[in-house]
Amino acid sequence: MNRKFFSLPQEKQQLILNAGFHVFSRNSYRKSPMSEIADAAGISKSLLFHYFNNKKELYLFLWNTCAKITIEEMERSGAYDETDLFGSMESGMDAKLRLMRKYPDIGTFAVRAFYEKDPEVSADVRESMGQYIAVHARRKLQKLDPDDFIPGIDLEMMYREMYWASEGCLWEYIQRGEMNVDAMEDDFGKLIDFWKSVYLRRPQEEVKNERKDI
Amino acid sequence: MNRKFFSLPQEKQQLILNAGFHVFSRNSYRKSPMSEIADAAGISKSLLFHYFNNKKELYLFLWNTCAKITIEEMERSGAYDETDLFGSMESGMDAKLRLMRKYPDIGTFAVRAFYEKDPEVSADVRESMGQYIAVHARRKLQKLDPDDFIPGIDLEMMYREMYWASEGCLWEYIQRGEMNVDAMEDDFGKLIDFWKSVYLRRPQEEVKNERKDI
DNA sequence: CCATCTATTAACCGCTTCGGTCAACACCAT
DNA sequence: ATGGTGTTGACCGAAGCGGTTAATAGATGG
Repeated sequence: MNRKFFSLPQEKQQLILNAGFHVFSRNSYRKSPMSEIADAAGISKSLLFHYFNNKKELYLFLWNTCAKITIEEMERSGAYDETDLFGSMESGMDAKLRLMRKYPDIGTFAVRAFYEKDPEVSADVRESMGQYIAVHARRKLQKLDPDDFIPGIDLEMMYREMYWASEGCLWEYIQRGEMNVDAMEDDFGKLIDFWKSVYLRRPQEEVKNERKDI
Repeated sequence: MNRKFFSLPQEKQQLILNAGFHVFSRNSYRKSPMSEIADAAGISKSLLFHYFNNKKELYLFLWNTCAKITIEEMERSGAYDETDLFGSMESGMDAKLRLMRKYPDIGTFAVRAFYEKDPEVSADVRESMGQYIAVHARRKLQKLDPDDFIPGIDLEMMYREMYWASEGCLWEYIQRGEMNVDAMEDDFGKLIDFWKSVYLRRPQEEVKNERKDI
């Protein structure tokens, strides 16, 4: 298997992981050549096959590693512990950005692997996805207190809207190719501030508008 | 060149265009085989080469067609003529969705072609992009009247936020693979309604909160 | 200085796939 | 029959694929 891979210095491991994430995130499984991954990692194809017996093994290893470190990072950030919506959103973003700084293509890779249809790997991906989903699902829709927000707002729609906007912002960076995490962090920060300024009930309204709109 | 292609019945032309958009939107130029496109169009590879002399010619033809029909549709929808923000947004969406119903993968194709790096085509893409951009740039940031919106809102941020959210919503559909335009239309409609309900100044505030927050 | 071990690679293998060609077939109107 | 038109399967040389292997270079240790 890949015992030899683990005895590599951490930095070299990360280089290979990122090369894999990069290539597999831009092409389908079948159209992601091992040679291209080796090149991206700056090693020979033979050496890559020395670490991983075959393409499938590398792919599934990347998938499991992706799940593992994402979960770790998420839990470490305490994104699930926060009680306030924007607070948990901020620490969630923080975790995602920290992850992305280390593994720039991990997000795109995860999405692509999720939807991969090639029968050589899709079954295994689907199977080992169980736990990954299980943890992510803990991002339960938070119990939101309607009184915190401007009166009459559709909270579920607000939630979807915010999700889509961050996804769209991310997507823009991905398409551009250059993964400038600092600029992303700045944009996300502005987004959250904007949401706060718009969706949160403004103080002077607290008493005035009470119940008037229901 | 492709004189024979144009004498095809419209419906058959569209089938081939969509096959091209589909394959080229999911793989890079080099990794999009002509055979796959022919299969997707339900014709033989030989026939595809009968219509287009080579792969590059087909690709650039798709790119130019994509630009042409997008511009046409946008102008026909009158998205640029509207004066009201949400109105122009709605008709713009309408055009986009109408286009997407006819050519489901045209949007993804356009983005991918825009960022394509293969030297065999990138130069030509970049070159013929001039006019495409020129027209799209006419989507000038509309003169918005701050009095129409809730007081104190950051209008530019609002605009970016809305753009990202629609992009993110679209992205979700794309990733899922099935391009359900009806469901998309429904989602976009809800989004716009939500924005109206949240960003537009609410009637009872018009007098009450005047200038209090600046 | 030699023997041994480990990390690393170039060269190679058999097979598939690629872009593109070509000769032939089917169909239709002369 | 004749000739034009639309369409295809079979084919070509070249390139790319996943994977193997034999050999190289360098560190270690006696």
